[in-house]
Amino acid sequence: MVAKKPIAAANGSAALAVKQVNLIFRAFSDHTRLRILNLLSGGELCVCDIVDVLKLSQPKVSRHLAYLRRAGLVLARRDGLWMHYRLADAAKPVHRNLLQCLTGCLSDVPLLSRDRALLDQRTCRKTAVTGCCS
Amino acid sequence: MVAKKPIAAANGSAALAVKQVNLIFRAFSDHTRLRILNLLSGGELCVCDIVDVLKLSQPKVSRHLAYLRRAGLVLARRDGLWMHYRLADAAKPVHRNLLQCLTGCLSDVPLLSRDRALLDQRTCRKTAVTGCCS
DNA sequence: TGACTATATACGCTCACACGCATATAGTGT
DNA sequence: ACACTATATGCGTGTGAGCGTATATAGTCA
Repeated sequence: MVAKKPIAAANGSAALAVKQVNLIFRAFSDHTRLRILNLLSGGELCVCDIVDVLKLSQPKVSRHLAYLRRAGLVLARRDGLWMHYRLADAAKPVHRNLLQCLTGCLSDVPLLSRDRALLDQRTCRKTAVTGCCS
Repeated sequence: MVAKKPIAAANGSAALAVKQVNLIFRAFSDHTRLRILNLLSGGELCVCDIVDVLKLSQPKVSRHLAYLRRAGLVLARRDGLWMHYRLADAAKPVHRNLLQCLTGCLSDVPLLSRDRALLDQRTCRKTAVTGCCS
């Protein structure tokens, strides 16, 4: 894995380095990460939700979430046993623009639409006070 | 290199596959390709222009242009010895959105601004009828 | 304490890709 | 034909990413 190597910490303001821009684009250029970001665009989710909806292995999802976190695109919050992830606020125009893609531009990607539909159908989401997954 | 492997031909309409979306993002997630796309956002250029402005080796530029061409992001036109490249029209919202990034979102990336300034300073561009580079 | 659940990470593998260098291809002009 | 220029590509190499599997970590509950 990419372990502790910083990836490039999304430092708030300051001039945007090309490397950081590349990093954001790379985050969007992976099949799995795009699906995860797409789900998170609907709001905060815990890891098990994502695993369930996308039907992917837990380590795989967890690793991609770690990637996104280190890239500064998502934020994590612990709640007992569960880790909740949500999209980070867009600090830079590029970032903001790409987040718009998630809700707008990518609506014509069948797989992503299906993922979101599956998520909406789930009964055991954050509405259940006790936890996330069944 | 990636040789003749199709990369995924940007087929005009039809539903957008995640792979194609990834492909577009990948094109934007490389240092060199981002700089090339940035230059091309100002209009058609020949390879030697790009090599000159970016101070990169000709094979390197050529290979990245081939990548972009096979990804459907740029179009090539031969003119005698010179090959002119230009941005392809955006067929899909995602594509259109990313092209907007080139002209808008990325204006605060110093390296890219500098590249464009260097390009504008060049005397021997398409204004010279005979060719491109000195 | 120990069993259990949710999540994160280490290991080993494979593969894509970016690179430098050299060379091939295509077109021009003599 | 030849030399010359502009561009494309083949080859070998190093690096980094994504994967499955196994295991470690963190928190809960009895």
